[in-house]
Amino acid sequence: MNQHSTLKKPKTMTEPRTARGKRTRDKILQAAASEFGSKGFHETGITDITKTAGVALGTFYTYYKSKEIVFRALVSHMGELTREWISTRIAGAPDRLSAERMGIAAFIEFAREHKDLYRIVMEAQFVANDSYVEYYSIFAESYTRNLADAAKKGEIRSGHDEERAWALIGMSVFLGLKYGVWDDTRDPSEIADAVSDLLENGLGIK
Amino acid sequence: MNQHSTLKKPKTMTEPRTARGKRTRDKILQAAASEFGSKGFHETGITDITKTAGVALGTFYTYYKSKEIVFRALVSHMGELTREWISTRIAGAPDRLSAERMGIAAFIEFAREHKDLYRIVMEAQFVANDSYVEYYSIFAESYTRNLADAAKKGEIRSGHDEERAWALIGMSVFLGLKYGVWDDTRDPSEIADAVSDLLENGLGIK
DNA sequence: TTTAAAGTTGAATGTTGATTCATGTTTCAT
DNA sequence: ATGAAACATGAATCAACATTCAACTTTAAA
Repeated sequence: MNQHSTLKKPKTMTEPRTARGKRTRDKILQAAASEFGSKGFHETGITDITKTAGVALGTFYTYYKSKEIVFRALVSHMGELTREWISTRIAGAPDRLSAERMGIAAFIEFAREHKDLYRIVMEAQFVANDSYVEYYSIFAESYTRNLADAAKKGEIRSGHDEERAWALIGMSVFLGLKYGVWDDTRDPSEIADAVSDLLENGLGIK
Repeated sequence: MNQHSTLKKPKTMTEPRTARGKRTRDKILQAAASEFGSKGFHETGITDITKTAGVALGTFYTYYKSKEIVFRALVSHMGELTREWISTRIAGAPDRLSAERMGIAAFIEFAREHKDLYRIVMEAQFVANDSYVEYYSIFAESYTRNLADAAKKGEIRSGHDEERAWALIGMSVFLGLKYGVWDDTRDPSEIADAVSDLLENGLGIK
């Protein structure tokens, strides 16, 4: 049974087919971002989302098969947002070391401006781990490539690109957490300066 | 009402008063660590814990007022474990840079040997954020102090101790996640070597 | 040995919240 | 203008648990 999809089933939950539909789905996604971001996945009820979106409870299920699925949609949506945020902000960097400094500042600013989104990504580790792994793996791959390229250009010493990429990502994530989310009294570029000195010269004397 | 504590109330939930009691509370804590560690906070039921511990459901509440409270107990218990693990492993370091290398390796090994515990700490961010903040803040404080001391001894360039501490912690945490939890095919000391070169000399040429 | 305190038990309670669905409304291609 | 497909609605369903509690057993101090 259900061999061929000529049946009226709930269909494969495709795109909205109407302007109104798109608008509604969007309101729901926005609301979900806001609710998940402020209260977290488990504290957020579907009714919280629909109330914020201004639609009825059942409408949620017209667009998303489950609570977890909106969450996943959000995470990948935010992967794009983050990448865009960072890349536009380091676009003008003259070399890799400047790019690192700008990247760190951008990360902290992102965390600060989007505390909610930042939280969603982190919580993905426990709600949709594969999305989380993907999120950072994509980052790490492109980071690794950038380091390799910079080494080829002679801007940095070469080697250990992947390990360095993960180390640098971890750095940024934690700096974003500490100086973006937990404590936003500091100037992000100050932090970036402090840390980029470490990246340029290491901890060693001279 | 309940002005003075001469009443028989459930008392203030103090220590077990009996050898048997201590044993039981311990079995419960162990079981909780194992269950929370493998399934996470929300997927774990109190019955999972008591089943694993080999006690009746109600017994749980003799020792812990709520699910969240065992979780918190676990997090702070593990703060101690982690600190001990790291500090015994960097104890013999001749200087700060070696200590950093050993610390990174130790962190990765810790993550690998205690994947469960590692997960609990991270999940604390969403279950008991204040415990999480405390966990890393304690780390950061002692790290900051160590860096300052090392600078005083002339082992590293001085300055930006706090920012550096958070950056280094983030590094370790992510390396632990990547090369400890997600991918344990690599040799931790190899990773540590790769990254400690970065710490010693930075990315810069020369 | 006695017995009050400590510990153990698991059925019962009560709430919460995700998901379903039958019915009503709106859209838009014709 | 019209009707079939899309969309919207929210009351009802249903299962999952956290927590409580009254009855029972074990411990250990005197």
